[in-house]
Amino acid sequence: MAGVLQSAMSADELSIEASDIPALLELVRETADPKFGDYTATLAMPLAKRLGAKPRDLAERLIVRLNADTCFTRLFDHVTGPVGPGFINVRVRDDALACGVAAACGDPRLGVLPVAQSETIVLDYSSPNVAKPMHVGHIRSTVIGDALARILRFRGHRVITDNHLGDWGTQFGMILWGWKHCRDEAAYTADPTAELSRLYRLVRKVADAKPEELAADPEAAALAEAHPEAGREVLLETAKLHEGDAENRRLWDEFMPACRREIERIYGRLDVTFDHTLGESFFQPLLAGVVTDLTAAGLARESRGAIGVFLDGQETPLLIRKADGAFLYATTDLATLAWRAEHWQPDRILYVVDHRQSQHFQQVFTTARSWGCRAAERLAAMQLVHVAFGTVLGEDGKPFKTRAGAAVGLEALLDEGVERALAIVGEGEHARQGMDEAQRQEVAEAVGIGAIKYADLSQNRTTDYVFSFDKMLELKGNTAAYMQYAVARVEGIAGRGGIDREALRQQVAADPASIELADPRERRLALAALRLAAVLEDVEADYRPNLLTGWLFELAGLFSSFYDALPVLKAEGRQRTTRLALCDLTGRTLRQGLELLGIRVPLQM
RNA sequence: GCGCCCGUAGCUCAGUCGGAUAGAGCAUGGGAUUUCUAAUCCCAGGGUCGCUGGUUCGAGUCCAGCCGGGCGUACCA
Repeated sequence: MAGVLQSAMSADELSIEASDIPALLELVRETADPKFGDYTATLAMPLAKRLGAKPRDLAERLIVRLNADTCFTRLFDHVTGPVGPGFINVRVRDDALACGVAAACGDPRLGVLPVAQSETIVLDYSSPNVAKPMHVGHIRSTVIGDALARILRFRGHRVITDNHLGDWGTQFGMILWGWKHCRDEAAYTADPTAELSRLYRLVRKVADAKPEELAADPEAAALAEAHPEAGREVLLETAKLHEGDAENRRLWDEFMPACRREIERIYGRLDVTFDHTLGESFFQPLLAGVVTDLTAAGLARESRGAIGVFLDGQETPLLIRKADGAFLYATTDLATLAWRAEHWQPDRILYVVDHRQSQHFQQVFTTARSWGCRAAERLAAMQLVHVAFGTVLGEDGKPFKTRAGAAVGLEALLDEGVERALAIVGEGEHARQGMDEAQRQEVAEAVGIGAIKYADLSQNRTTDYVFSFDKMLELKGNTAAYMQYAVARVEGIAGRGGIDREALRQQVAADPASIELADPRERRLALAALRLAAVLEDVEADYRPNLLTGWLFELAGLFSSFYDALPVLKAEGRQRTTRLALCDLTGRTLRQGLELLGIRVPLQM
């Protein structure tokens, strides 16, 4: 709808200004206050300045043209005149809005057209370290990345998701060292990943040898005393693995399946899937070639025993080989980048990674672009984006830890969320819904895990935020539960009224005149429901899912007010049809929006 | 030192490219259920947008300086 307004404006604009119409059209937006109409254009002011005219006069001239344009008048009410310094406020015609509602009702995609230019987009997110249990720090990348993948796909792009597992780094050296020095066979047999993560946590302390940590952990302290060279030995184990040492390789082969089953289990609960899980180990055979290539190209050179890429304007080099011969994650990232360019030929690669790595990616991207590898041409044309997000902080403003100092396990968080939801599902009002145990459990999973995801997605991804268990598991206010509840109410109406929703959609789509938006609450709801396409476009432009959550919350809020004030099933004639259509459209739209965020939507709550 | 990011209500945060009276949620106080799910709705209080200056019809938003905080900064990822 906004799009049509824009084309109307642009047709007019052409006679006044030539080239920079797109920028001017950006100055059309929704109004801040409904009393100013539905949309407002602020382009008269800057344009007038450039032309040396009075803003209000220019706005007046534009308005005359708009009112004379049939394309415009078919969709918008007659514009009376400029407001204030030169605002042009327009209001969508009620019959045009009704047509929009009817069209969306009859469309499985809710009126969202696929993008004109579909692109191949590789999305790199989650990427946990298999040696460590997943914790709250992994939520953001996983949840944001998954939501972006779903949204870009829905928009019509070819999306390839790849979970770049950390399965080849120093952490594995720690596990190997721990396995050889202090393993608990029985514990390993009973629960392999639990034992491996115990070893990881223990050996990390031993290797780091920080006095305050050792003081708090007698076992680690004893080991550190017995093995003063532990730190060096861990690196040696890592190096041996990389060099193809038979025993370390055998252990790695043995540990990996269990590690991967463990993370798959968590992804299962989160409804997160990947097209590929090519971990760091997959690219390991290519690493030596990266170093040779970059050195031969003159980009990388030896320095202090290591090999690094020295870039203009960068204080420090991007190291791609350590003095001891081992490769670093920059090496893997470069190899991965080139491999993806060659095999998937993407138009874009998005990395959903903590903002603390922005410098790293900047260096990797710059290096990749000037690298004359086989995929050089592709690489040069590719858009490489670090979709950075803020750190999750504790109340002390430092990266989040529990009181005991350990990272909060992801699974424990999920369990807690489901438990809290379960307590509410069982309360008063809901008993009458007659849900059985299995249904209650299902609703609790959707609500509890939805709350956790939503807490992350609704936050502007670029800023750090203070982790609050209570806030994240909140089930009222601006949370997933609020939207889920609104959908459940729609389902309730449809069920209680015995509504054939498919028939309703067809009827409305075939006869838009059956929609009459008489009440302002109906009108506002309709206007909001039709914004899905525009919102998704904005989400893609800046990779910001919080724009979607913000709009969903607004839509659900408008629906709740509508629901509270206006009876649906008891209405009659066109009024009933209109309200039923609005319920159906809102319910479907909210459901679609939540699903694009990876949040489940139960039929009842 | 250098680079990047942040500072908005008691708390947690939105605020698009500079637009009209700076918004939500939580918390606090008041009200609403013979009527489709009260996980709801309606109303109220609450602000030096870190500070100072600049740009202009208009600045939370852009520019400069300052104060405060975070992160990164050579062989972890």
